[in-house]
Amino acid sequence: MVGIVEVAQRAGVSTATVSRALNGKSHVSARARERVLKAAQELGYVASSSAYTLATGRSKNIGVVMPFVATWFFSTVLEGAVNALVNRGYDVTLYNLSGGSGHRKRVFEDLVLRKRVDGVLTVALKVSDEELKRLTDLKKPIVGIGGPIPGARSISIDDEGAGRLATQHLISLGHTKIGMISGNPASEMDFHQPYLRKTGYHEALLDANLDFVPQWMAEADFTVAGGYNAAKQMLGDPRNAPTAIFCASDEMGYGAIQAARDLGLRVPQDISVIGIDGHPLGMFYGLSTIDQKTADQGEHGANWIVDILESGDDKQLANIEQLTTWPIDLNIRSSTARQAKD
Amino acid sequence: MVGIVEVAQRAGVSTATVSRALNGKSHVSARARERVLKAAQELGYVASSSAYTLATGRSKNIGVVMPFVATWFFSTVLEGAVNALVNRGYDVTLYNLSGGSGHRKRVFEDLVLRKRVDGVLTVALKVSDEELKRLTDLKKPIVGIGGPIPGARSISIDDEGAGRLATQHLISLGHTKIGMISGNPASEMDFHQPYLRKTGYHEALLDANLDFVPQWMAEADFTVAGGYNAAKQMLGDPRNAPTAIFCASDEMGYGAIQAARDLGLRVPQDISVIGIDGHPLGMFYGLSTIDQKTADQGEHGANWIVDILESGDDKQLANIEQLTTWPIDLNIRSSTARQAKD
DNA sequence: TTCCAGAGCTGAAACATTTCGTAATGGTGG
DNA sequence: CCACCATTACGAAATGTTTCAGCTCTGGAA
Repeated sequence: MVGIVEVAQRAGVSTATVSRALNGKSHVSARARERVLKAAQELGYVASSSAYTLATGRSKNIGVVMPFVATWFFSTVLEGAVNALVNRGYDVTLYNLSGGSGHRKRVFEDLVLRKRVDGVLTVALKVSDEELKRLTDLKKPIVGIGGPIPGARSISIDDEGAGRLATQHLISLGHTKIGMISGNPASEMDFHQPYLRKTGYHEALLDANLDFVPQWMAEADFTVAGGYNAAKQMLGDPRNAPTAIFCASDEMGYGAIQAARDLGLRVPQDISVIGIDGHPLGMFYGLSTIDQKTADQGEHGANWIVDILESGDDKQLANIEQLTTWPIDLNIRSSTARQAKD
Repeated sequence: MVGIVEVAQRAGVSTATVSRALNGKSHVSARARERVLKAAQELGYVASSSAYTLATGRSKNIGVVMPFVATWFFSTVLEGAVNALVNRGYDVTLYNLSGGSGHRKRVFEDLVLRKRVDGVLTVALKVSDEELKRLTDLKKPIVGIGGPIPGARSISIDDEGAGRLATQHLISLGHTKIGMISGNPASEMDFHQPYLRKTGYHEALLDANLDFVPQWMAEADFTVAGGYNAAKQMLGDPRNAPTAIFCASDEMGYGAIQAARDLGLRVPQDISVIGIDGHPLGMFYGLSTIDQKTADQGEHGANWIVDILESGDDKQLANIEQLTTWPIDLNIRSSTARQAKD
């Protein structure tokens, strides 16, 4: 196995010089650097990451912790984060919490702590007090996406504002009978989104002097099927159906559109539907939505961590509570329109 | 920072004994073990993974390389693999290739090689000769899922058999005019699936003495929208439309169902649709499918690697070409039925 | 000419573990 | 009671880097 000493021998310098030359530090003559580079190239030398980590205390590795992986929101955030981190020379170690009970404890107690990561990115994670303590004890930068980590940096959209905006869009089209299919707090992916988006909906109704009708508020589990069932229930009663529905996720929006069609209602002539997410199928269904650009959030969170690590400013390393509100786009497609008649 | 020496001091033994006690090796008395465990517990000691790796040459870390992350197939395989690996005490480092051109080279040249991983799991990855050489040069176990890696172990469904089975299912229902929406080799996720599934379709037609009609064969990019467009084209001509369509992915199947509905055709009375995948929305759409249980494949591949690593048998470590054919389930739902009339 | 600053380079320490060779211990059979 | 063996424990080497402290050398200022 070819190590730094072989390179040093071949280049005729010491290992210290090899190290400095390869890491681009100064105090190396151009001639020596060139010979080192050549020798390393010829031998196919790549530094051992474990030795590097042991010597420097830095691993060039970021841990990403998320409750699920195989879901649109999580996989897109992950992809954004991974791409950003690779571009900056960092690896990603993925910790998924969906694999049973012991799993979660294991991740927090063993894995994250093994001095394996330089920083931690959490995604839509609600941490217990003990877990939070373990995380902050690491004394490493933490960034939470899609939900705040107490005492750490976070990135999140303004869920309340998003709920208000979606509802206002429907109001601006002349709708007065507006229902909502909210996220279900029981579905583990929650944070405060279900609550906050609902609050925004309420506020918008209030501002427009519209009454809140309990039958027009349903909860579902963020899935297409959940949205379908809730919408069918809500739209099924011909005497008392809303003319527009705001869904707290795009997938529930697809379900709602399908339910409307199955009930013989035309979208958007008879019923308007708007979602939140920016899911790629939205274009296919023509679903109006509030795009929260998840991949960008992942990318930004990842870059944020690396910026902190490479700032050279030790004060930066301390975790401070700081929330970045991620901008959202109102993306209007064909599922929302002025009412044909009322 | 608390290291092994602090634990040794507190327990009144040497670091060597601490190491053996904590790693469950023998040659430690019950009394000493107990004291070590207690001391480690009290100090909150967790071994440094980099020092462990440096000393042993093992990293307890598996690299997972995939061309995409934010796609159903990949994210489910990943989730299965990650869960299995955590259960066996392994970390997962994720290498995603979707982030631009330099990216891919970087991953193969730098990251995978840094002695950072004990094994590599590739998912639906077509590797160039040079990349293959880099991988095999690692002398570490490699398992490929969803497409064979030459000279290594692989897990894959029998794509040809799956294509045949899906088509035979339609034939058995009495259909004689059967179209196919095949995967598009240009979409990067390909392996030989597009080709193989198509071959199975041809074979089944041949066996049943049915003619192959070129207009009933379309290619799309595995997405819902792609399936929609292809199906609309295929079903749109009333003089010459098939009564059943086999789609090479469930998502294209959803598109096909939607296209049929938009054309005023009833599923399954007028048109039957079957897919391949086992996508969770299938239940919602009532899509008959061939379930390839992706999470199980990921789990199996992950366990396979760990089995090899922990077999203690050095011969096992050598990569050998070996293909495991993953079983598939024919999952019949409401989108396929005997034709109402012909 | 002398002195000094700084560049270039080196040897060795430090990082935190595992494991090898060896020593001590304790029990058992002759 | 001794020799012997198995078990237990220890000291030290080994793993492959980075980096600190220190050395030499060069060029320019005094």
